[in-house]
Amino acid sequence: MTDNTLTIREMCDTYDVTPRTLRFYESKELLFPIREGQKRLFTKRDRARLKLILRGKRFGFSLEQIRQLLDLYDAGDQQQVQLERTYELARERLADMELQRDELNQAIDDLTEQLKWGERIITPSKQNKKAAE
Amino acid sequence: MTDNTLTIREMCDTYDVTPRTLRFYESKELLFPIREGQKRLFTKRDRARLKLILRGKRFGFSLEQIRQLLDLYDAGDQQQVQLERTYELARERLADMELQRDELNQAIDDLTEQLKWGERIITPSKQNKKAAE
DNA sequence: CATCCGCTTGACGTTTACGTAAGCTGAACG
DNA sequence: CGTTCAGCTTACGTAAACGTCAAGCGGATG
Repeated sequence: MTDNTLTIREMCDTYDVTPRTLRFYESKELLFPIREGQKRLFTKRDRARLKLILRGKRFGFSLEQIRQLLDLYDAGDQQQVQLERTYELARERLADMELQRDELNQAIDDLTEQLKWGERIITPSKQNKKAAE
Repeated sequence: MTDNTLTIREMCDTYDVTPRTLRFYESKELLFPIREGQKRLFTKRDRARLKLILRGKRFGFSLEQIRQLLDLYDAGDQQQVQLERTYELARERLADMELQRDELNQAIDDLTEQLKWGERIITPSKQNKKAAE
């Protein structure tokens, strides 16, 4: 029981995912729970990987990209070249995200302006402004 | 011919989208090209809307969300009630966007940290860090 | 023993945003 | 006139990331 592995349900509760999701990730070779008979037991490694998966998703990586990153990460003592490649990818992604954030801020400002504009139309009781075009 | 409308192909070339995409957007009521016989003619309004659509997509909005925003942008001579409803939607969208921006910022910070971390592993020429755990 | 519980493996369903192919039409070209 | 070209409609296909059954299994419980 205290052997440091978690059942699928415990995983779900801990990380707020569904069983289906965990099985799906296993089928995609993102996780490798061991089997005790039929049942899956998720090790510490699986938990670490799941955390990375979930974070990766927040970053906007696809599961396939995440798998590749995990593989590289896993091969910790591999070629520097590959590691560098990994960080290169990550930096590209980061640049993307920053760009996206800036555009998003712009859009937020735009929309905020629109809303101010709209309130001037709405609040005066029943003013019609048909002549617009 | 210089009547200020574009054919579907001209639209595609100008905005780098496929005909399928434009027809799709029309079917989703994002664009309203006029018909000359069978053919679609895209007006200035359609072009403005398309620009907004493409921008919205870069922000990560769904087409449905974009449609709602577009409705807001040109809700001209509508009823107050509907207008208020529209602005309500817009404010919800805005809240969504701000949330999204915050999450994005969080992710950016996280990833930035990760990258710092990674550089310490990469840059020292061939240092193995197997003893980490 | 019957039943329930948690878990398992298929396998089909869902959504979004189009791609792609089939078959038709009207205008234009040689 | 035949063909090409651009465009049209209809409709099935696709990828990602799971959701949602259906059916079955081993263990615990009353």
